[in-house]
Amino acid sequence: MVSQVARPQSEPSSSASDVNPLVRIRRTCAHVLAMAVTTIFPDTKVTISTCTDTGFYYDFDQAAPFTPEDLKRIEAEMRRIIRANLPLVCETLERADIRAEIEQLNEPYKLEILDSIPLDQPITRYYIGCPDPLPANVDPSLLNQPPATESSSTTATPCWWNLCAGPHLNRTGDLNPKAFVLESVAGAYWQGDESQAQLQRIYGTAWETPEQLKAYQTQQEEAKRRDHRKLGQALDLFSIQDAAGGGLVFWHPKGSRMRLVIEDYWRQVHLQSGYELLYTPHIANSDLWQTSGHLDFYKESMFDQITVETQQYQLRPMNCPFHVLIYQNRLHSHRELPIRWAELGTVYRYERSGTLHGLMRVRGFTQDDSHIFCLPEQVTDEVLGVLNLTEQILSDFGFTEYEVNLSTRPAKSVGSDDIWELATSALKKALELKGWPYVIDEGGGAFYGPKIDIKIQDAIGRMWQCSTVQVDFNLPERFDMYYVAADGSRQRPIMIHRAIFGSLERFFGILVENYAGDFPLWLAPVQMRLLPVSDAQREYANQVAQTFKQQGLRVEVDDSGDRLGKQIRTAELEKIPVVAVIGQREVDSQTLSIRIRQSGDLGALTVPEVIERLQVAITNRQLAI
RNA sequence: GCCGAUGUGGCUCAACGGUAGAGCAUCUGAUUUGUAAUCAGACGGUUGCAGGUUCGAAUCCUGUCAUCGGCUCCA
Repeated sequence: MVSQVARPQSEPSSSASDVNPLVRIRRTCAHVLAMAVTTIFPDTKVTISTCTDTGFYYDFDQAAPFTPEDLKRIEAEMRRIIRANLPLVCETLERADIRAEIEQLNEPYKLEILDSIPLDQPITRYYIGCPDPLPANVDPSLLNQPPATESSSTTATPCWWNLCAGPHLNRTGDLNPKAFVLESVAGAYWQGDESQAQLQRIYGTAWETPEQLKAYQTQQEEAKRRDHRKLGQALDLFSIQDAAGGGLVFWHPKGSRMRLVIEDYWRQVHLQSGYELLYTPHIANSDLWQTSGHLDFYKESMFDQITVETQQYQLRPMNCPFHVLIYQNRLHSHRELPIRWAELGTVYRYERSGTLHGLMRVRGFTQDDSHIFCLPEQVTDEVLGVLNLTEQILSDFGFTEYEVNLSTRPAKSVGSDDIWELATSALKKALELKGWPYVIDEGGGAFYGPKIDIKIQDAIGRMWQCSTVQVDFNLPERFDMYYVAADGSRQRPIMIHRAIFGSLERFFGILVENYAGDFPLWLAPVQMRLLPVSDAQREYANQVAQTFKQQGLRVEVDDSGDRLGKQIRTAELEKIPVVAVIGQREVDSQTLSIRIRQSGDLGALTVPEVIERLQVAITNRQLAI
């Protein structure tokens, strides 16, 4: 597709994102939005827009908030602008000229935008509609475009502009008026900085075709259907209670049963993988947090201290110092290293009220935390071991697609150049040995060391940050940790932090959304429910349930007295993977009529046959039975 | 914390200045049932909390707590 719009000569040849027609569509749609807003609300100051994966947003400075009704009006005006089929005209400008023009217009945001454009970049502005007079460097052939439709010819020639690198569509009519929609209004800070003015951000989504828009909306509904907060309520898994406070999670019996399965699995795998398990307190003397540095660099995330007699105590926001204390409790030889200690450690962090979000962002949560103390030459192997364990655990939960980031030394950091180089290259080497592609986040590491972050992809393609491996040069120094080397000297160990689930709460939330509440048999809180057709079969059903329970299976009997149809409906709504109907026929033949939620009727099976099938599905962590 | 929206029985929602209702769930009774809702009755709410305006407040105002959509931050 060749653009007929005048373009600055120095504009870089189209990058991948510019070739994407969706980017042009969204950028143009955002400009049409801004034009519509300034038409309806002339006092509004337009700031800056950004394309997202699904659409765009534009930030406006306006005193009165936009209402949902305003959005409808703005949308209607946008459709009018699209119908008018106005050209998008690009003009290349001299910095001084546009500066003077903006100053005269009293547009402080535009001025800041102008000043933020690097000096070696061209300044371009895009008009919607034809400016009069036409700028000298604009191709006059644009004016030969078909005239605007009659609906727009009644008003004076509409014209709007903003600074923009482009590129755009040629004409507003190239937008499909049925393939975009304004979604919501939200507060956003100018320059993304809390200390700056708060603007109103209008979000929209825009696509090439109405079908694409529909597909996107279907995906949104699917995400809504899977929302762990709704499913957590509907399936009676957990709650967050007003009476207790925000961000504090109550695990109900069914959620607890699942968590127990997850924790048991986690402990077993760790013990098999050369880890020792720890339990440590949830609170400790503030001096410890002074030594660790948390009171200096992490204070804003910590709850206030608690006075205990004459001392100050601190609820823990992290587990690390406790593991260090155990290390410090006696002398360690180089022969003991690596030491791998893991704990399901509950921590408490002060999160601002507006940031809390279901299980994904809470104030009290349990990390599957581990600290590895090792020799410098062991770092690669240890990190590789962590990556292998991470893959094993995540894939057992059904997550096999990852996105890996390696974050390197930030501007402010502790530790020598040598040690940063050693650790960073050890992380790289481990990733290469693992064969995982990764993206380097330059300067994105913690101040105390480089790190690897792993995101997992869920069933509908969303990415979630869970696992992290971090090298730490800070705590060993602060706590003056050492081991006795082969020559009898005292040497500093390397400390590696890692978590695989990240937090049990968040991971559980991700599991709920990934499976949409249809958990694989090994995780399901109730694996099978026995449904007696009438009261006469209840006692038999109880006996059968007992047999299953003795095999460690989570089986229960529906004792509601409801009719079979209702019992099945109830079990389906509770997403119980297997139900077994027990009527007189089954009692007489000593069988169960099995109905699988995912795949339908299985017919009559004997109790040992059912146990066998369930056990196989559980052992293999199969989704289907 | 900031911007906006929202808080009504266990759940999903009605009532929007004039006596707080429905369905589901729960309980009781009848029915003894064969693969997604048997029938009937009953119980259940100082409308998140605290103030205020009004003859009268779920409804209007103020504060507060929480939730939702974002910002910022993050496991």
